[in-house]
Amino acid sequence: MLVEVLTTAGRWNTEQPLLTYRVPTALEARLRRGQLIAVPYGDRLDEGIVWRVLADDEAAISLLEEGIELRDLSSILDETPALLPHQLELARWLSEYYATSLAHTVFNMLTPGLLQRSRFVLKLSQEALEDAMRSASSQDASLRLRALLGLLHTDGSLDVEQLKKMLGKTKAQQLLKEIKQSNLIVREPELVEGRAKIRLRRAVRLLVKGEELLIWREQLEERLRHAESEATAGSEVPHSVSASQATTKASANPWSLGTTASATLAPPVQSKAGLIIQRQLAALDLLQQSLNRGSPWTPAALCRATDLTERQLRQLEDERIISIERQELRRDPLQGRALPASQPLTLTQEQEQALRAVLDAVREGEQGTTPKPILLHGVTGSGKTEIYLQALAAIIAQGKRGVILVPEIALTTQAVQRVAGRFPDRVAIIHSELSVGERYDEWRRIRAGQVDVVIGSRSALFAPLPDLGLIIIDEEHEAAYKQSELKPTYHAREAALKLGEILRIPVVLGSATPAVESYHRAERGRYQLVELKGRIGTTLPPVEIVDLRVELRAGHTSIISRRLHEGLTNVLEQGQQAILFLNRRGAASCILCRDCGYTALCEHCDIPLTYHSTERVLMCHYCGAQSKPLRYCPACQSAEIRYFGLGTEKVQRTIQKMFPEARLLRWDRDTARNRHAHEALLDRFASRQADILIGTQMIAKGLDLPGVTLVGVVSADIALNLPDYSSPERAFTLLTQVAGRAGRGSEAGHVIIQTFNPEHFCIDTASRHNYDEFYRMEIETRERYGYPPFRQFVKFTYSHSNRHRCQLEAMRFSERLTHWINRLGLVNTDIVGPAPAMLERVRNKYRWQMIARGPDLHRLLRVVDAPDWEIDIDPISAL
DNA sequence: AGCACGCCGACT
DNA sequence: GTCGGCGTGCTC
Repeated sequence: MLVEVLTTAGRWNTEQPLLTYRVPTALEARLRRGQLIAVPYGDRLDEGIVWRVLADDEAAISLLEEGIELRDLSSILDETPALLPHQLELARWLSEYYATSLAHTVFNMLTPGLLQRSRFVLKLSQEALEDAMRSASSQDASLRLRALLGLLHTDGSLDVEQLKKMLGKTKAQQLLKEIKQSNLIVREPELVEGRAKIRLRRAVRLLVKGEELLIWREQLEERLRHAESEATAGSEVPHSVSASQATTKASANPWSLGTTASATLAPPVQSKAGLIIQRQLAALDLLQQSLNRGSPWTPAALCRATDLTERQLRQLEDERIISIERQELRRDPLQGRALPASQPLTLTQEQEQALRAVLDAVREGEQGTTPKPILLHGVTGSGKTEIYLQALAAIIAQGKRGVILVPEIALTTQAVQRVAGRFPDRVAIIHSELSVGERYDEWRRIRAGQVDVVIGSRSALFAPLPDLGLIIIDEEHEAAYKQSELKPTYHAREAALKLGEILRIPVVLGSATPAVESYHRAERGRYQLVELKGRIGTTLPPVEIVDLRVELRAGHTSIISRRLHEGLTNVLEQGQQAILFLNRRGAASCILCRDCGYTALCEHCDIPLTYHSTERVLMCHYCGAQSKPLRYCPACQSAEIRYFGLGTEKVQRTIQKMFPEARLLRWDRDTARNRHAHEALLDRFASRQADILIGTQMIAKGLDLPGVTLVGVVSADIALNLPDYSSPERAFTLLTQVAGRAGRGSEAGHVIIQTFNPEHFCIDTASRHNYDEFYRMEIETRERYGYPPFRQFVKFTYSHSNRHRCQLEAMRFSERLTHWINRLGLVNTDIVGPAPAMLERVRNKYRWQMIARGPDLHRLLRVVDAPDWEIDIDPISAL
């Protein structure tokens, strides 16, 4: 039997991704696809994943003809596959679509820290051992001693890294060369465990239960009485101090002796032996109670709680009533979190219909047809989550399991708690802010089938959940679903759709503001469109637009307009809450006329120009075209044209000055660095310890804060004027989502948007909560300019420490691309750029990029040979 | 990636 | 002369 393997070292070898090994007969029966195995690779041991098991030896023959002799795989590292068959199939697609090697793709689908590290150790050779054995029986005392020393060291092995550290690189290398020639020491390859480890701790376990335990108790109580009578008979005077200590300890303990009648009714103990027995009985009580209360007792904690010494506790172990053993400790990301049980709510008619559509699709899949993905377009607050939960409950009842993907930020909030509360103990959470250990424990629970629902960020899609029956992507328009830093640069939505196709299960895409691309697909019939038009319990808040040009003309230069000031005053007077939102994404500052709202756009791309203060030029970060900075507004000749940038700190200072008594909370990347900080901020605001929350787009997503009656958008202009084709979509989404935060409670809410561009169609449509109209206008622009979804984009980025070499390579590469495009005869396909990247210098490296655009670029990608270039397929931004 | 091998500059 | 830099090639 043969096996095709992807190896970690072979990750970089794109030409020969799969290596073939022979399977030793002893392992044949145990071998499965997706298992992690150890294989010999060159002179070392490497980790691999089983891609395919080949029954016939035809492949072996053809490899032999090429002069390649097959080697045996070394061992199976983990019996349970790390990836399920459908995930391997997904990996194949990901690798092809996102132009990433198969091995790279597969290994990046595994939970972090799982992979083992390959290294070398030095050990005594077999020859040296045999020699030592011979000498051990020698007459010569010193020889025997040497033999003994040698044997003592057989277990200890020295790893080569350590040797290098101890001796320095060159000395070590020299020594290793000598070792190679010596026949006493051998250099052996081995694998060491990755960072993801099972956490063990000592735990006390009750070995007897029920009846048997009662019998033991009686025996101990009998012994206690016996000890007491002995003590009285011998007139032993007990240490009164220790006796009283025991009683205080026992009564201070929440699960004190009081639970069993015998202990409560027992008279104060007189003898020392009796005292110990009484404490042992208390220990048994605590252990029994912990049986139904989750976390087990460690010996140390139990001793502390009962005043026993470990020696005295071990007496119970000797009697085989308890055992002290190393137990697996689960690291639970939700530990200590209040998870209020959430009951299914009664659905509205709209919700009922949506749920039915999902379940019909499930049934369709069961009958062998691939169900259409469902685009669930529901306004903010229309109850999408409840539909997800009930759909999940329905498939769980059929013995299946489901995944809900949420954008990164939502993981710190209420959504997770709601899901976890609905399916207690049957939910796993996966996202990047968990520790490697927490993630590993969740991953293993998932793999073992201990959960029904996985909720997490995009990578949760790769959790090996058996019997997957439904995939839900909440807020499907979110950019967080696109991976761009690491290969493969996949979009979780696309990956989920593929998985749905492979497994014939429905994929539900939910959003109040679907991605333009998604809505387009729904229109063309690729998705089934399901709409929820009504909010539950409340209505959508009215949106008021404040024209900042008018404010300026009236002499009000503050960043807080009179209307917003008025609104905030009201909120504070009424003891309600407000959110002030400011978009500050990127360092980009756009050029804006403060009189007429004119923004400078690139004449080739219709994308806002960015001002570069160092070179004093306006530049298009899309095509690279440069122009002179403007001194007067081309539209109204005003000199009030300047670049525009604004921060949350500035807003905070201004508001504090306006309302000295108001309690402010700032929420952005500077004040909330990790998930605990996020939660703490949210808790503070939700519990009304602050009146006004000031933040960036982080606060726009999915928060359900009933106390908020006013949402102010300090400036919509930065969002509108990001120099990217997708900025209208992002602006619309953002404004709609932010507005959706208002008026979710009993008080009516309203929204104030400040802008220099009140006529902009994004602001206009968002203020009327009119997705449809926004979509019509945006899709037309996309079509006119050939932006996605009408053409595919691929971004190529090159980085180099030398700016000129970087630019030069970019130019040369763009010529090569153009050449390939022509040779392949690709129609309607071209290259935009090269241009410096949005952040031209990152970690002392210059970055240049270009965009290839065309109806389908995969033919191009197949011929592109650019190992030094980052290739991002369907980039989330053209910047 | 890791680790060989291999071919040129700055020091004991 | 040796030490040590990192360019190139290989791994079923």
